[in-house]
This record gives sequence, structure tokens and C-alpha cells, in this order.
Amino acid sequence: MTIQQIKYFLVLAKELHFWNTAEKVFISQSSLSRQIQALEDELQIQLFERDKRNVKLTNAGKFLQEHWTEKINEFDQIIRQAKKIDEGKAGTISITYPGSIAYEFLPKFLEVLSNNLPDLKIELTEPTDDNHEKLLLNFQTDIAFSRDKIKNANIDSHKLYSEPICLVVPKNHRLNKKNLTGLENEKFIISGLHQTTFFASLLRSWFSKNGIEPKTIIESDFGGMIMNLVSKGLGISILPLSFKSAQAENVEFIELEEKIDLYISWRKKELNNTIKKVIELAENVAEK
Amino acid sequence: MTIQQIKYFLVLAKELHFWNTAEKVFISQSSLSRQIQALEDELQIQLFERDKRNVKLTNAGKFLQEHWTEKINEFDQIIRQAKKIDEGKAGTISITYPGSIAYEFLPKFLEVLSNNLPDLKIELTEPTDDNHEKLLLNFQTDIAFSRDKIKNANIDSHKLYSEPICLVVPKNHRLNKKNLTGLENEKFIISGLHQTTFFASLLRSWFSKNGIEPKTIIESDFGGMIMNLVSKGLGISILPLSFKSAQAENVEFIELEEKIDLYISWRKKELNNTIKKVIELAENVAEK
DNA sequence: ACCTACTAATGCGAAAACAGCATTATTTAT
DNA sequence: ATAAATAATGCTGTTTTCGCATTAGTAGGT
Repeated sequence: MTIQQIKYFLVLAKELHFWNTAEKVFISQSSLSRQIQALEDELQIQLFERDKRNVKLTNAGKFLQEHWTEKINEFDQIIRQAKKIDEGKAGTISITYPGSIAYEFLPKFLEVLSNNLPDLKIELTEPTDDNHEKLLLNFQTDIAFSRDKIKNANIDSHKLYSEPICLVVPKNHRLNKKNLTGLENEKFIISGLHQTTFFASLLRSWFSKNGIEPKTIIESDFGGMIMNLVSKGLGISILPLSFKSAQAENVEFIELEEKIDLYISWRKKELNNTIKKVIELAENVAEK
Repeated sequence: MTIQQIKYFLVLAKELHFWNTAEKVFISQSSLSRQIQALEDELQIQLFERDKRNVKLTNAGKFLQEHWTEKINEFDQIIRQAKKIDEGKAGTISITYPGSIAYEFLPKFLEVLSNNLPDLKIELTEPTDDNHEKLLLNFQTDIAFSRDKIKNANIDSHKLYSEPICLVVPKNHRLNKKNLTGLENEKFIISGLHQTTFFASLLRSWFSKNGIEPKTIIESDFGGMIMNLVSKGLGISILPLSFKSAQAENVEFIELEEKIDLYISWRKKELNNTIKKVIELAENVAEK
């Protein structure tokens, strides 16, 4: 039984037509016909009911279609990951990160990476939801930066650093470090508080701790956009201090008591030495 | 890439010796050598480091060994299940059951089965722990009888019937339906109350409801054994009424208020029509 | 230093499997 | 009746695979 045969089967199970399928998978109709026969023969399972005119999945065929689709995907994912391990320092690693480190930590880190592992290719993605856990365990990502610690028996998660969160206001705003009164009357530009991200829940708790029901006029998850709107005087916001490095014009940062952490997480028992090296470098960068 | 090649790889990854492996998998050493080469070639991943004397897994090889072992198992399980669907009424289905239905419901049910589906082969197992859920979803069993309802989005679970639980005492014992005083002084022969099975937790709650701290002298999960010990006057027990059908000598059953249910569970979206038929028959038997 | 035992790779010829063309056989539509 | 559609099959040349015998590199013993 060949993986290829299974893939042929899956296409045929969708198409239910030998000629079209043969064309799609770049073999002749006769060859396809025989491959499927060989598969049925070897498994001793009838996969399709066919007369001279129609092709139809049997129940066993439907079952295999469903489960093989899933397994073949997992299979391919595993092979991709093995290839990464094999390629090592000349391979690719995938990193997910929260937007808030895009201005300070991440650029520094990427610079160090490119100095130390010049042939390594990096895939960066900013996930919209916070399911780093699944992404790591599925091998869809190799290293996850996140604002909260990932608690999972198969994942290691270390704190890299903490930083204050800040009120972000336009220059010469009436609010400053010594005078934070009347916050409840300000208009806020922040990410949707109903979201499940760690930062959103931190914001919720900060507002409730300070007895504020914020008037949110604009919702945005993109820090750059938020700073821009603040600079235009459309409202004020709350962001981690890192954003200050973006050096947005006409914006001031007022540090608050509250702190936010950055964690780095990876699969326990990681076999890819390059990934281990990358983690080490990230921790070096954070220490400085 | 052949499933067979992967299986060769997995054996070699354990043995780390081409000759021994070749013998184990019934091909020649040269053939094995070339199969592994072909696999490495196709994947473009080096699996083993070998000199003329030693064979050793690479990191990528270790990774694939771990993950392929798991996937290949799942693969085989899926094929077995597909075969069951294909074979239908002449195939095999797997049933798990609690010991307590072995005397009344199960024999009746099996009789009906053998009348209606004479060619069907049945695999019966009595699981020691209560993880019917996993067994069903892994395709290790097709139908699970259990004392509690299985709550899982991918499993259907229906109540078949309820029956009282009973005090089981030797004939002519001082206890009877009208006089249940002094239970706290009796010696009990019951299954370990620390266990996580549904019946054990039901017993725990019954004892605590009746303010009894039972003196347990013997623990046994096997109902037949328990009745035997009771008949010899070694103590009394509590069992579902079903056990009365075992017609153990010198034993009497005293019905209590408490009831216990029997559920039948199967995978939602089951494609095997024979399994569906079997479930139907089970429900018929229970109704009577 | 030399011999021996061990073990993975490889050359080779026979056998098996596979690919694709052309054809067949059956069904459906006109 | 005829034509179009479509899965299976006969056939032939090509590729792959198999196992035997051999080679080549390594470790250990003397």
C-alpha cells in the first residue's frame, strides 16, 4: 500500500470519476483504475461500487475517506517537521508572536538570529486567536511568544521579561504621570474587551480595578493603528511600553503600575537543535 | 513511499541492525538496505547515520520513529474498522460490558443477536476501568454497555433500563425486607470503594446516605465470586438485581430503594449498518 | 602489523510490477 | 439504431524490486 495510492483514492472519492481524477493526478485512466483495484485487493475492502457508468463510495469507502484525509494530513505535517530537523541550521523555523513585540523585542531578536544563524529561514506569523498550544503541538509553529504562560505537560514556557503597560495620550494632553484623575471621562481606543486574548483580559481587570467603565469609541487590535489614532486626538489608549519604540509622532506614554510579561514557549523534548539554539538566543536578547 | 517501507523503518529503528531486521521482516539484507535508501531518497531526509559497522538514528529519524509509530497504529486501527464495515453482517463487532449484566441481560441479548445475525462474530470484553469513551473513539470497541451515561459530543448514549440494587445475604439471615436494622455491624464483601467505577461511587454514596461505615472484609469485583462467598456465610454484599438470575444457591436478594441504570453507547455518525442493527436489537431486548 | 569476523552497500540477472495505448464492454441519451 | 460516455482489460515495453554473491570498510584479537 502506497501513500500515493491513498492520495489517489482520496481524490477519486471526491471526484467520483476516473477520467477526471486521472487527469488531476497526472496518470492515465487505466493506471488509476488498476491502482484503485490494487488498493482494494490489498485491503480486501471494496471501496467503490461501480458499474460501467457510475462510481459511488461504499460505506467502508466513506469511512476511509473521512479518516484517511485526517491521517494523511497529519502524516505530511510530521514529514515536514522531520525535514526541518534534518536541515538544521539551513532549514526553516516558524515563530508566532503578539503584535506588541513587533517594535522592540522582535527586531532586536531577529538581528541576533541573522548574525548567529545566517542561513536559517524564519517564518513569522501573528495569530489572531491565542491558541499557541495547539499550534505548537500540531507542529504548525516551533516557537511561540505570548503574553501569558502556556500550561501544558508537553510544552515548556519561560518568562523572558516584564514591562509596564502605559496610558497612551496625545502630546500635551491634560493627563500626565502625576495627574491621572478623570480617566472615566476619556474616550478609549482599545482592542475589543470581549476578546479572549490575555491582553484583553488584563485590560478588563485593570478597568474594573480602577472602577472605570471605559467609553470605547474605536476598537482595533493593531497597535500601530491605535497610536496613529491617538496622535490625531481621537482618544487615548493603553499599550505595553514596547510600543514607545515605534516612535510615533505626537504621542506620549505614561507608565502605569500594572505590568505585563512576555513568555517564550516550545515543545518539551524538542529534537531540533536549531530550535533549541534559537530559544537560547531569544533568552540572551531578553536578558540584556 | 510504502506503508511497508515505514514499517521496515520502524523495525530497523528499534534493532539498529540491518541483518537482524531483515530476518525479522522476512526480506534479504540487501533488499532492506535498498528500501531504506529509497525511503531516505524520497523524503530527502537522512534517517540513519551508518558506517560500515554501526547504525544510529539521526534526530530526524528519532522524531519520525516516535510519530510514525503512533500514526501507523492509528492507520491500522482505521483499516480494521473499515474492514468491519465492509464485511457487515458476516464481520465482527466488539462489545464491552459491566460484569453485572453477564447473568441476565447479556445472555438474552446474545441469543437474539445470534438469531437475527447468525453470521456475525462478537468480541466481548469486560474493561477493568471505565474509559468506554476512549475505547469507542479509538475504534477499540463498537458498542459499550455501561452503568452511567457517556457524555461526549461524538457519542450517543441511551438508557436501556433501570433495576434496583439489592442486599445479598445468605438464606435465613436475620435481615429481611422489613428489618434492615443493624446494617453497620455486618461484614461486607464488595468491590473496592476507592475505585472510580460508577458502581463503586454509587455504593459510596449509598453507605454515606445511610450513615454506615462498612466493615469490608473482602474486596472483589467479580459478582460470581461475591455470591459464592455470601452463600458460605462470610458476609453480605450489595449487587444489582440482575445477579439474582445467576440462581446462586443459598443466597437471598433484598431489594433496596436505590436504582441503577444500564446505558448503551456508540459512536455518533456510525457508518456500519450492522452496528446500527445490533443497537436496535439491544433496545428491543431491553424493552421487553 | 596482520588476520579475522562483522556488517552495510553494491553489481547483476531474473522476476515482478507498472505505465500507458488501444480496445472492449456496457450503459445512457438521442 | 446510433452515438457518447466511461470503467475495465489485453498487451507491450519500461521500471522497479528481489535475492545472491561479492565488495569494502571497521573493530578487535594476536
